[in-house]
Amino acid sequence: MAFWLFKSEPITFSFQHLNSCTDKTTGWDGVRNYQARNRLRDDIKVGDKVLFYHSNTDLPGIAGIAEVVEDGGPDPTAFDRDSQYYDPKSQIDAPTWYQVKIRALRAIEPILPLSKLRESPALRDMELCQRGSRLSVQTVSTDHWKTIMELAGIQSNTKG
DNA sequence: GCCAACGTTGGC
DNA sequence: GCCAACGTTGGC
Repeated sequence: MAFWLFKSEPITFSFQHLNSCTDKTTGWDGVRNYQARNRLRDDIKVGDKVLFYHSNTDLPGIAGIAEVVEDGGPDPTAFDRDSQYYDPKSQIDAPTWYQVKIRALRAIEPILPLSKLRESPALRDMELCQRGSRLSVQTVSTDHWKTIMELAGIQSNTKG
């Protein structure tokens, strides 16, 4: 079981959007970066836990916790001519882009802001806290996860 | 709005 | 394969 951090712009898709999906579940589609793609395709597995991060907004930070409910598979939006994520290079029998499916577990309210994460010495080497950290699918160590659960006031085990 | 950091593109 | 130009990300 591993931990991850997924970024999303809340104006596009917030944790509250995820919570209102059927079964609180959605395909994490639209990722168009090869390093992130590799993680979705190869590394992220059912049962892994995800920090849902709001980026490019007034108060960037961690807005909720989700779990992976389906391993990596083809991203259907890449095949959809009407989607903004359509990519004609991606073939059904040789997909370029992948998604996993996640389900919301619980919101973090109020949001745990990036500024608070930066104040924590234990999180200094977290990927999110590095300069120029733009990857939308990031790794989270067990220690960083525990620290974040404490900062969020959540009982620290893996139940969410 | 600014701008640093990073990824992608494309000429050569 | 190099690398300059360009586009995007995303905090501030």
